[in-house]
Amino acid sequence: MARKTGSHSEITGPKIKQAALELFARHGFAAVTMRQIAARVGVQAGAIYNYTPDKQALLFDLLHGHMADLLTRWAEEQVPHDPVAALEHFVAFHLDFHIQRPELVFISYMELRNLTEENFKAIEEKRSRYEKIVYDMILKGVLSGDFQVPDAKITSFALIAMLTGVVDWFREDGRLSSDELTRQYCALARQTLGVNAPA
Amino acid sequence: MARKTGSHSEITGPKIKQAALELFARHGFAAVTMRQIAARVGVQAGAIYNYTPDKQALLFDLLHGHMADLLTRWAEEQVPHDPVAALEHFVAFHLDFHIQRPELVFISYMELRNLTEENFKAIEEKRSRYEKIVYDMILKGVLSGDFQVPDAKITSFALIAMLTGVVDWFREDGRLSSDELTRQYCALARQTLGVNAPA
DNA sequence: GATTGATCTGAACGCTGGTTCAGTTAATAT
DNA sequence: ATATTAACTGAACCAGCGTTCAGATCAATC
Repeated sequence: MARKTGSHSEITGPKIKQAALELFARHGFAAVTMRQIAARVGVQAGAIYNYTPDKQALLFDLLHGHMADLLTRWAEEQVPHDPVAALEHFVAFHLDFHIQRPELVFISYMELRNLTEENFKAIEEKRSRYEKIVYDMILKGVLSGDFQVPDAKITSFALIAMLTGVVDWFREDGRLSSDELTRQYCALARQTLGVNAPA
Repeated sequence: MARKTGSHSEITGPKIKQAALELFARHGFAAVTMRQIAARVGVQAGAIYNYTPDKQALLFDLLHGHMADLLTRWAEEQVPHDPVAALEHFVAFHLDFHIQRPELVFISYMELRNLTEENFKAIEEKRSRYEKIVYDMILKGVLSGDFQVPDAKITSFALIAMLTGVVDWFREDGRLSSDELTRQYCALARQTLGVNAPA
């Protein structure tokens, strides 16, 4: 065997993923060509096929990696037992994770329909797992009396939408720091969940 | 002149728009071909060009019509002066309008990047107008002391995201009626806006 | 310095895309 | 009947698509 140290494969592979991510996010999966991705990496289109079986796999790997990452990270978090503290912990985690990867968040919502049915199901399964985490968290707070909401399921959807929507407008160099953002959304989430609401 | 009564143009035109809408929503603008649209209408691809100059215009007309419709409808509403009543009126309006046209809502968010720069700006301008309406409504309630929020701008984004996110899961034939949905979200919105919150 | 094999090029393949247009069809008006 | 013309067909144009592959390249090994 030859070409181990200094091999390009450990460089070109990630570069392809990164280029695909940026282009998919900007123009959409279907509108991006393999030649555009290759050009951004500084390589010919054929070379991409040393790293991925086809264009579909390129998309799936990005989405699947993103969801797997999300679940893994959350599993590593030390979540407080108190429902209100847990909520704030979740808000901080969710915001932090998502604003650090706006492009992945974008295509994870956008490009689901460009996945084959099999690949789609794999992503959906992970997404459901995450939604269930939020639902369970809210339900726990409702049962303990810390939260007052009209409907735990709806509220879980509303909370996720509200938080994830941040990537549409938040910019690291904007008028708001990410710390400030988290503080604001913690307060907003408490209100939405009816913490301290009149019985 | 001939061909006035019984002309197909008044039928084929709308059918093309409808077919394009459904296909764009399902597969994405870039993934849909003019031949697919034509087939759904029962016509050859070339015939579409009697009704639209090109594929881009087909998309723009859908998005622009949607936003124009949204603004026109809201302008026709009789909005109460009381901030809390106005909020509930807005929640009901926004939910009703959006769950009646899930496909348009979907592509209006999704396909913005497939617009030319000029067309994009036209849509963005209308979107900003709508966001300003919400912002002004919240600000008014904050100033009157009816609402308690960490930040009026952020809250306006959060409220819109929370409400619009409904189209991702709401189904007319689901466990929740649209009336019930509105009631739940009115309650949720009141909490989010800090109505009756401790000073 | 010859060998090896991972990495990449460059050209080609078959196919499909948006768009055009000369010609056909058929509903109205005269 | 005939003339008129909106509406549509069907075929073609060519650029560009994803993908393949024989051969070139070259760093690591012996």
